Order: sequence, then C-alpha cells, then structure tokens
Amino acid sequence: MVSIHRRIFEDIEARIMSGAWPPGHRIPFEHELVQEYQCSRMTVNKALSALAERGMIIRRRKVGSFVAARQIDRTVMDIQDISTEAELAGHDHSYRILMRKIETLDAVTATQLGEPTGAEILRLHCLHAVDGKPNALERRIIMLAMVPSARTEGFASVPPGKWLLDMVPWSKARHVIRAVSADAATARLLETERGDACLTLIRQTWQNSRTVTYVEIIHPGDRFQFAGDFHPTERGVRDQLPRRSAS
Amino acid sequence: MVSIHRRIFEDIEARIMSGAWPPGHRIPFEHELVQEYQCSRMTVNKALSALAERGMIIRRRKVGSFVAARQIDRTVMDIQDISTEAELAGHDHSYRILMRKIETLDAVTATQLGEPTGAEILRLHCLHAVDGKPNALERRIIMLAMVPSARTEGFASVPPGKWLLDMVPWSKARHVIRAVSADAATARLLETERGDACLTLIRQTWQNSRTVTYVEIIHPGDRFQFAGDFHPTERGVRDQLPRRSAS
DNA sequence: GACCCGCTTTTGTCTATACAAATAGATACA
DNA sequence: TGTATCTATTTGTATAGACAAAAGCGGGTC
Repeated sequence: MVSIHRRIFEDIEARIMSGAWPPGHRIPFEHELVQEYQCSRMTVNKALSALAERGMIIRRRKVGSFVAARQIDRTVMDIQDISTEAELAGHDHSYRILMRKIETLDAVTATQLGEPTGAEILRLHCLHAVDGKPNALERRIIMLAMVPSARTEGFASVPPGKWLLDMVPWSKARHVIRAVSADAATARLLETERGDACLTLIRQTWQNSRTVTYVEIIHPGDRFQFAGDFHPTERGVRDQLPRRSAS
Repeated sequence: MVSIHRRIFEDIEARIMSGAWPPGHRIPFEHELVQEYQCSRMTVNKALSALAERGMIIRRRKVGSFVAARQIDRTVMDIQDISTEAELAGHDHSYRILMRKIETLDAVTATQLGEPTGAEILRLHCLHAVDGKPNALERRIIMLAMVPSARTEGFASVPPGKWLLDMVPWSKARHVIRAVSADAATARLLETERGDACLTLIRQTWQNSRTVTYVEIIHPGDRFQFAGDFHPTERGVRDQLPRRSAS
C-alpha cells in the first residue's frame, strides 16, 4: 500500500523518465490532479513539491509546472574511504605509516590550501594495500589548529581518513581527479613502473571555510578506477525557464 | 521573509553542520518544535521530512529523529559536454571527425556493452581542440536501432555528444574514470608523448535498459582534470539505525 | 506606443484536526 | 523464563479551508 502523494509522484516521474512528457511539457495543474486522483490539494502539492525539489520539474506561480530540461552533466561518484571500500568488496585491507611529522606550512603549500603561511600541520604519508598488493599512496596534511587531537594520535590501528571522518565535523569537501605519471619513488612504493599512468584523487575538506585536511591519494592506473551513475531522478536543481512548446 | 518550515529546516541543518548536534543526536520531537516555534505540527513535519529526504536525519516512529551518520563518500562531479565546458570557460572549441563508419557489433564489444552481437552501430572518432590545442579524443558507438536518425547525420556543425543529448531521451547514464597511458596513435593525435598519463572518461547511456551510446573520451593528463564538490546537505539517503548515544 | 492598475490564476504556506502505522516498553500469562 | 498482548508515544498521511505571493493579462490613461 503506497500513499497517494507517493503514487502521484511516481506516476509523473514515470511519464517523464519514459519520455512521454518531454522537457518543457506542462504538468497538469494542481486542481486538475485533485480531480484525477480525488484527493485534497495538499496531497497533490506534496507530490509536486517533491518532484520540484529533485529538479525533475520547475514550478512557477500563475504559470504552472513543467518538466525540467535534462542534465547529463552531473554525476554522483562514489569516492569512499579506501579501507571501507575494500571491506565492502570483501577484500583485505592493510596500511602502514611511512612518515609522520609535525611542521609548519611553507609559502607555496599555504597558498595552494588558502591557509596562512607558518600554520602548524601534521604531515602524513601512508601506503595502503588491498589483498597484499599496494593500491594507494596517501599524502596528507592535517591542520593542527582544527584537529588538536591529531598531535598525539599515532594512527596505528585506524587509518587517518577514517579517523578524521569520525573525529572532526566538516562542512564542505572538494574533490579533484587527475591522471599523472608515476615518479620513481611513487612507482617503487606502488610496485609499478616509473612513468606509468596513475589516478590521483585530491580531497580538501573544510569546516566553516577553514581547511581541516588536504590529501592526495595516488592509485596505480592499472588497478583502479572511479565509477558513478546518473539517474534523472537525481538531477540537480538549476534555474531554467519552462519552454513554451508541447502542451 | 522566509517561511517557518524553511527556518526550522535551516536551524536544524546549521546545528548539524556545525557539529553542535553530532551523528546520533536526537532531534527534538515534533511536539517540542511545535512549542518552540509556535506553529502547527504539519509545518514542523514538513521541515523534518525534508531533512530526512536529504538524508541529514533518520526518522523512526515511536523512537524519534536522529542526526544521520556523516557520509563523505559521494560527490557530485561536473562532467560536461566538451564544447559546453569550453564555452562556459570562455575558450574557443573546435572539432573534426576522424572516422565515421556504419558496422555491426563484434562479439567482444557486444558483451562489453551488454547488447546483442551483430547489432548495427555507427562508429565515430572525433578530435576536439580547445584554443587550437588538442584536448580530447572521442571514440563513440551509437546504436542505430535506438537512434535511426544518426544514420544520415554528418555531425558537421554539431558535435555528436551535444546532438545526441538533444535528440534522444535517455534514462540512465554510467560514468567511469580511468588513468591510462597513451598509445602511439593517441599520443600523436593529442600532441603528447607515447606513454604519457591520460585521463579517460567512459560514458554509457541507456534508455529503458537498452544502450543508446557508448563513448570513451581520452584527455591528455597534463591538460585536464575532473572536479566535484560535496556539501553535507546533499548527502545521499542510506539505511542506517540511529545510535543510542548523546541525547 | 508606454505605463500603471487591478483582476485572475496558480502555486506557496499555514492551521487544526483526524486517524493510521510502527514500535518500545509494560503487563499478563503459560 | 519466554511469549503473547496491550498501551502509549511518535511519526506518516490526509483533509478542508484560508490567505499570501507571484505573475500573466487586459483595460484605461497619457
């Protein structure tokens, strides 16, 4: 037994997804749907508001509701913690700390991070392995002002990524994915050849516009990829005017 | 002037984002918020339902509402059409068709795509340049059964990616990002060195579980990257039980 | 024509009320 | 002890009615 607003939502969603109602098509007015489904306007309103919130339709007073334009240009990527990912896939994960050093931010890195030069940081290098084979090299900077407890944490039993996630509240994250060639040191650690293509994920995490941590995770290109699905139901909200076509 | 349900939503969101209400923390009951905001329960319910829909909180009857566990593992990536992307950034975009051939699916590719061997396809190779410099090599397969009008389209003025987007309804897309080393032919076309790291985007688009198009877009690694932001407000919905801690 | 005013339509918000569904916890019972 | 049942609490859904806000449209005036 599904609720009425859910049924209205799904009926309309199905018509949009199938292409029966193309972008720009006018959705029936609330009072029309009230007639069709024999329910109150609040119920219809709830269904249409939910569709609008998901970006499937655009609503405008006095004008009506319209199927939103398609967007293929946004996709939701699963970018997980390495240990979590390995566990989910049923693989064995291990890691070891290669370097752990407290220092101050040099000018170049400071600019790159948008933080003041001289700020105290913890620099961590860490090698991850999945099923015994090197899978990722993690190079991390933790802002000690934001995470004072990192000063005494040895990360012996919990990897730094996971530890930080549980420890520190954050409000924004930015990811960048790059392809780079392995330099000699990286190749040696990842047990691959110098010059081989590597997939690098860079993640910077903020809390209230102050950096919490910055990390580069370098994966061997022959053992790693990122994947993401896009369903039109997840389309992002974007300002767009309804087309005046097909009604 | 913001609406009441919006204000409740934002107040709670702010407390979650700041870390004042950590994961597992119990949100006040609806009747408590009714008291606090001096409004009806429907209004409170709307705010809390919206928070639940966004995955910020978990609600359970007779138990209450709780701050959901943090998820950093999903990010929204902008993966745009090459020409659109260049235009947005104020650059000049051009392309030329390297190959355009109608053939039938061989067994290997058919399996890879999950389509029947022997299906008629249009195979397209296309080189994109931004500000005169090669920026991407596009290798595309279009299923002619799904897009019959592609048979006669020359793609002289509209690049295939854009043309398809406007032409064909689709219901699902899958993206994969990989790092690969350039082979000799690719390197020559992209004006880079053989063996250089390249960032490859693979996109397969379906309509009702039938493939519409499959494309590999190979970017030179020194001229390209993907970026995506994650805001906790956009966190995905996932089944999780409330923790019994902090109340 | 350009501009302003008021009418009408459509969506947005809110209330007070009602009952249903889920379920934790208490109670009765074998 | 374990199990079935009852009860109280909380969220989920729905209703009818009301007014507000946005905006297209037409009419009137200059």
